[in-house]
Amino acid sequence: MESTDLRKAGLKVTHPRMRILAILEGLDGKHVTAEDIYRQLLNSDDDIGLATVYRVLTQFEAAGLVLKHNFEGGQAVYELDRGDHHDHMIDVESGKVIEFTSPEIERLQKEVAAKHGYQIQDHSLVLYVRTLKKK
Amino acid sequence: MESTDLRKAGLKVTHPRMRILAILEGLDGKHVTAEDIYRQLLNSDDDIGLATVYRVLTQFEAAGLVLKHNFEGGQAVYELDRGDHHDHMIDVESGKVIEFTSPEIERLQKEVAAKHGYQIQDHSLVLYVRTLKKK
DNA sequence: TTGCGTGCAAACAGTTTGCATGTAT
DNA sequence: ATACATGCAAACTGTTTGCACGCAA
Repeated sequence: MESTDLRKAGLKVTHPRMRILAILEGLDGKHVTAEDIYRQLLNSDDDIGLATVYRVLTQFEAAGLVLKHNFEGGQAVYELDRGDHHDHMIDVESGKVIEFTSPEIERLQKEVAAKHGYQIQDHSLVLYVRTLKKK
Repeated sequence: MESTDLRKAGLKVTHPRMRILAILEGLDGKHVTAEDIYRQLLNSDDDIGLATVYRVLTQFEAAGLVLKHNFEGGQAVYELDRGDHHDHMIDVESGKVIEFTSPEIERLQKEVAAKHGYQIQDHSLVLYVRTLKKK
């Protein structure tokens, strides 16, 4: 049950937080902006302010419930953190976001960092792609 | 000579553009924000507006003279494009930016994209790292 | 001389914050 | 009862734009 997730995160179980969490769970894998969520809430007649959406998303991120990405272009996007790490590929023509994983790339990243005397704390890999056509 | 680069880019050779290009060339590899450049100009008594700095950087980017990166946190950073492609590692403790290249990672990226029916147009790889300490 | 470039201030977008009120525990 | 949450509007940050003037070609 969702309210458990909230309590575990040390957050009071409030209407806005439940609704926002529900919306995030209903996305299965898609990414949304704060405003996307805000609009969805308006549509379902929930009277929740945009500021609250931002505050809740920030708390969820801090609690490890959601991931925030800063792809190109102003708006940040959010997705539920299902624990399965993945990177992103963005179709520059359609804006579609494809998730992928590559253990080999991960391994090489660690290797490169180590070569410079560092350990990786986090990383961001985004491929901007277009559909493959032979000319 | 720098004015040649500007002309080649189809840009009139003006004082602001020359000064900004000179500053970028003087960085050797460091990254700067628009405001960094603006402040440097003020220090050298150049009366160039921040808006102009942004406009010039945008033009330089379009002309392929500079690269713009959106690392975490509001500000975009710029660097001269020396043609040598590289990725970035950011020391989260010091803020230091380290450049690196990994042909293997590049190859794997292409491979992953192809597997999904795409070709890469651009990509962004940033490792957020901390210095390696055994505990 | 003429069209591109510039400075300035105002506009803008996304996000954050202060404050008075509301509510989960 | 009390500390934490919320809605609203105002503030803020980084960046862009409109406009009258200025300058490279």
